[in-house]
Amino acid sequence: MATTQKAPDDAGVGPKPRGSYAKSESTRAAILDAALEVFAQGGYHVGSLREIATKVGISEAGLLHHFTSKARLLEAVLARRDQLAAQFVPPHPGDGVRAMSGLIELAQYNACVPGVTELYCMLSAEATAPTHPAHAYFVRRYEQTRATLVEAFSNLAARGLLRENVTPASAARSTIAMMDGLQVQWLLDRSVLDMAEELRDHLRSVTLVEV
Amino acid sequence: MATTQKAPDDAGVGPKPRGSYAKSESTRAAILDAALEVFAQGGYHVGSLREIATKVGISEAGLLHHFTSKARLLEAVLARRDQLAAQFVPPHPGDGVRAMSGLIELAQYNACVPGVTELYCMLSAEATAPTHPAHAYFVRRYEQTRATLVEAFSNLAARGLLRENVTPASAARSTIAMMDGLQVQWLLDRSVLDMAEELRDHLRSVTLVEV
DNA sequence: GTCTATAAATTGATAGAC
DNA sequence: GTCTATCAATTTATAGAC
Repeated sequence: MATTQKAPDDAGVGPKPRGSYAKSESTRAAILDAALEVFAQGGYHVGSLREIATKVGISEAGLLHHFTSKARLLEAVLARRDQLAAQFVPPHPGDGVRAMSGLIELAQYNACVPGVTELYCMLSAEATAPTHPAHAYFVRRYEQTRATLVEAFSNLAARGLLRENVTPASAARSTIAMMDGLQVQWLLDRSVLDMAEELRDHLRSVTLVEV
Repeated sequence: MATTQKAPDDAGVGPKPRGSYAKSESTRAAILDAALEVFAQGGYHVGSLREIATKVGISEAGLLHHFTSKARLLEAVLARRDQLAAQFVPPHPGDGVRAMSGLIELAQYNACVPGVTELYCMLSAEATAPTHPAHAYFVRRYEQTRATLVEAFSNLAARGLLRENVTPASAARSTIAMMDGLQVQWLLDRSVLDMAEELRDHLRSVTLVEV
């Protein structure tokens, strides 16, 4: 966050950003916020640029000045959120136990931001279609997530903390599936289950870690 | 299937259906087939009546003669598939072990009809939005499915076939979540996992049944 | 950087002839 | 039951003024 404006050919010593840069950056941020909110309810195809622009308080043309197309806007929304997710479970978790805690914290966080959770749940289903603008992104993202979790569970395996008949690969697949599936049920009826609690149960059935 | 035409005020003795009825019925079936296919790729909102009508070989107006609106058409598609799903796991499974086998068979069947699987995966995510025409349907459907599985797992519990720290309710929730989540990963990359095999693993980690 | 105006396409649905 | 013709609304995106 903060002032992340990029001053070209300026080694970061410029004390005051040129007005236009600062304005542009804050507008972009506002657009991303609104886009996330709009895409989250109804999905990518239903959410319209008009709705997003209105929410920000600018025109559609004004919006498209910052993001050249709707698909690009979606990409930006997704990329921005990935940054945040990595704070819970880093791409290369050295400590498997710590990674388990991170997963639970992520589930707890997701329950606090239903909008983001809805966005991802809906988009990962939409993006199942090969023609969807975010298809490649989600295929890659799931590969990466699986790789990250395989690393975490491998660490546990090396410490004898994986239950028998459970491999790092199978644990990674099933854990991701569980998180995704819990979201659907939770989004349809939030009183029916506690995502973090349910994930904890799953991790206990797969590992010997006290989560 | 077969000739299910309803003959009003006719106690079912009419041996031959009036031509118009038979035609209407077969057209409806063709529309439902096409609709499932179209909705399956891209979801409900992206699929258009035009595309469905073209696939059937009739005009949009002709299509809307049979289903008065797009939302009604979707309802019909969903209702028709539920009939089929009940053949794998009946609403009131007396035998819990048999229900487990039914679940695995259902997963195997799903892998054989990717179109239907895509449809449900995408729609259950879309329908998360309260404004979606199928929202109420999916809320109800998940309630019913959970109730059915609670019955099945309760039967297992009574026979001492549930692992410790597993309740019928928690097993029902986690099993549904696992099936849903596996579908997402499988649809994004079908070589990455075997849904039935993965489900089998899960059921083994929850019950003592040889599945 | 933001606007107005507009293009160009697609959508779900209706009216009325046959 | 099916068609043609048409409507009214929305959509993303562009052009060009300020």
